[in-house]
Amino acid sequence: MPLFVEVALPVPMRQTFSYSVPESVTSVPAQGMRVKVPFGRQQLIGLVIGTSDTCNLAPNQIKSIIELLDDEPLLPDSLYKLTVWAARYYFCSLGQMLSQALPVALRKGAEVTADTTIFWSLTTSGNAASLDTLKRAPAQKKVIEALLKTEMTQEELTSLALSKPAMKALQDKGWIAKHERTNKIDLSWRDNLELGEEPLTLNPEQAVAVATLNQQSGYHCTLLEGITGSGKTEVYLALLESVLKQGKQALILVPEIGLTPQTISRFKSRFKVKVAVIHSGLTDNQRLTAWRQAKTGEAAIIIGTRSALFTPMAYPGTIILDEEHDSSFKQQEGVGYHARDLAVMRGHLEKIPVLLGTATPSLESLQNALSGRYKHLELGQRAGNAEKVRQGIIDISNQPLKTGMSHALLNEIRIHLDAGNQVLLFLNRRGFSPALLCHECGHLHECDRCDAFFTVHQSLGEIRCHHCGNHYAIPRQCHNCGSTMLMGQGVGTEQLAEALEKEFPKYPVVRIDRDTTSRKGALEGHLNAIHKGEYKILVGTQMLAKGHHFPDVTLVGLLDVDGALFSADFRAPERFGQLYTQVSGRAGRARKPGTVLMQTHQANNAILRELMHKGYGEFARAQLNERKQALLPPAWHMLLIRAEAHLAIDADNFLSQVAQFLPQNEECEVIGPMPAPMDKKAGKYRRHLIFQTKSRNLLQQAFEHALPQIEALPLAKRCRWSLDRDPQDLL
DNA sequence: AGCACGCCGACT
DNA sequence: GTCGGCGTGCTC
Repeated sequence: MPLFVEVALPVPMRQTFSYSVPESVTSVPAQGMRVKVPFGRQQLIGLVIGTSDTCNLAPNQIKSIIELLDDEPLLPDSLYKLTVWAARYYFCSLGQMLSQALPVALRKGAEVTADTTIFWSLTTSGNAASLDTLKRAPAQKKVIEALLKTEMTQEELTSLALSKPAMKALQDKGWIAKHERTNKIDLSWRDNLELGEEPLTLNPEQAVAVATLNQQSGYHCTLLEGITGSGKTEVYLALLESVLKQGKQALILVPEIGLTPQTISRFKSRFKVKVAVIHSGLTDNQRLTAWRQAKTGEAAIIIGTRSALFTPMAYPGTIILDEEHDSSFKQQEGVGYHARDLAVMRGHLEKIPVLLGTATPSLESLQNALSGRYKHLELGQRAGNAEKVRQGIIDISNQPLKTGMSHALLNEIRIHLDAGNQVLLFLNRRGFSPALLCHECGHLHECDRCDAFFTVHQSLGEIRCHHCGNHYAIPRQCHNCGSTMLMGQGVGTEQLAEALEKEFPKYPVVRIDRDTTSRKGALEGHLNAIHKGEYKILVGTQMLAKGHHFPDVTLVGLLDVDGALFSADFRAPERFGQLYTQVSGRAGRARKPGTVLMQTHQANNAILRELMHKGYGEFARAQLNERKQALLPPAWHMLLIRAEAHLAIDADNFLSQVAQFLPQNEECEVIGPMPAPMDKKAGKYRRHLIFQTKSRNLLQQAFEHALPQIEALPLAKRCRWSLDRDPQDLL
């Protein structure tokens, strides 16, 4: 028995803690097991990362572990290694990363019990009892009669609609009893895979892709670039079939918004295997069950969002990441890991192939595909014969606009509506107006805690800051001059929807944005109504573009292209290109020709022209070149150091000191400190420092060297700071 | 990250 | 007079 254990705890400190092993602990602690330990005035659950017989700490500084929670490591070796690697890569605490990798129930200390089912049966006295005594208790009689033939599971009893109080009464009498039984782990799918439906016939392109994928063994990463409607899912299914036939499991990662019942049912109906779906609606215990089924190999297919990446597999076969360009794969809060990058690393460690699929590859993946690090497969044909979309730019310079819409757009909307089709309009500003303007003095009402204007929400009767949530009733007088002539400046989704209702009273309008979908299930409800044709005009923000198919939409209008194009964020053009391509692919799929129109003041903008005429592929390659010129990711590697303080000078000084620990030469660049694009947020001042290097390794080495010195800075305690490796946006 | 200790403003 | 605001310090 080791005398001491080294424990990683879910705290942001980048260190581990030593504890002694008391005699009360009888099983041997080992790497990867959970322990409950005292920590300050609280108790925490951590993971053992090592054991030893010595410890350099003074005996009075050491506490004992309270409890050893597992008798075997929770994570398979490869996943443990992945987590350790990720903690190092993202410069975060090992304990935080490890706790991210576990389902919440296990973080809280739940037991990893085997899958059990509860059975009810008659006891001896229940068997002996006469049914006649239950004449006045028909509900109880029913229960007894049901159980006379055979014991039953809880579910079976519930489905017979038997009364719960009756069962309780019988249990109290000692006539019936419940007992738990461990379920046998059913691995029959590994030897005998049954299909639920016949695969579709693959077109030549799909067949080539599938054949190429099936040739691979061991680690490989493939980028599957298939335009919308080219049948990527069918390729996934064909790959799955061969993986499952080998008795191996598949992990499928999808974007947050993409985990719809339709997606899941495609996988479920093709194969007669257990599919573990890990979505946000599950309780902690349901997630644990899914996790366990994956770990034992019972679930052949595991589908989930970002965090499902850490699901263990007994028989790992492949990882498929759909819509790999989607930004929801990067975690924004806390440890900012990227599930796509970690999936590739996991493939390495598990020695299994990784497939990244998308119609619009991220520049990161495109670079890897072009350089030969990834295999590049392309699907360019649309399955079926959907016609190509009509694309157009509406130049709105010097044009009169009606609630943000030009005459040309309004006419086009009318034509499509009168033809009985649906129209989809994008505007990336929710609310009624993005600012409240005083007509007399020109004062714009600004959030007192942020560097941003208040958005007017007419229906709520309030002004609201979209950056910190701060809100007030709409003021009646200007805060600057007292005038009552206040008006909304600019157009948001709320106002747009209202204007469209007035303009086209015959056609019902629906608005889809964070305000109208915050209630659980609200988005689903709206989407169903759209599919039924209850709405003709669809108004929404970006969230309406992702992964939804609207077969009757024949016109898509993008109202604020300029805003999307000219952002402080270096990824804005890439994101716009992806959005544009996704919506273009979505217009007019049901044999109806689709039209996509963009309103802009920059009708001759090179980026827009390139996208329209050459398509995403060329556009993305040109963007990649620009990033190379500008030494931006993915050509160079980026670490963003954020600092936040009540006094701007504290954050500035701290980052200046950080900068001094970082090398600066032709392969390492330090930019800043500079104000964050949103300088003041929630009452604090925010500053950025960017560290960029030519190679990944250089960044790792240099920052690992600097980090202990940074942590030792006195100012490091006076301001809140965080690290974001491979940042997704600079806001 | 939590949690407690500690020192200054508006309330019964 | 106290309740409670969050600044600061500590956690094997």
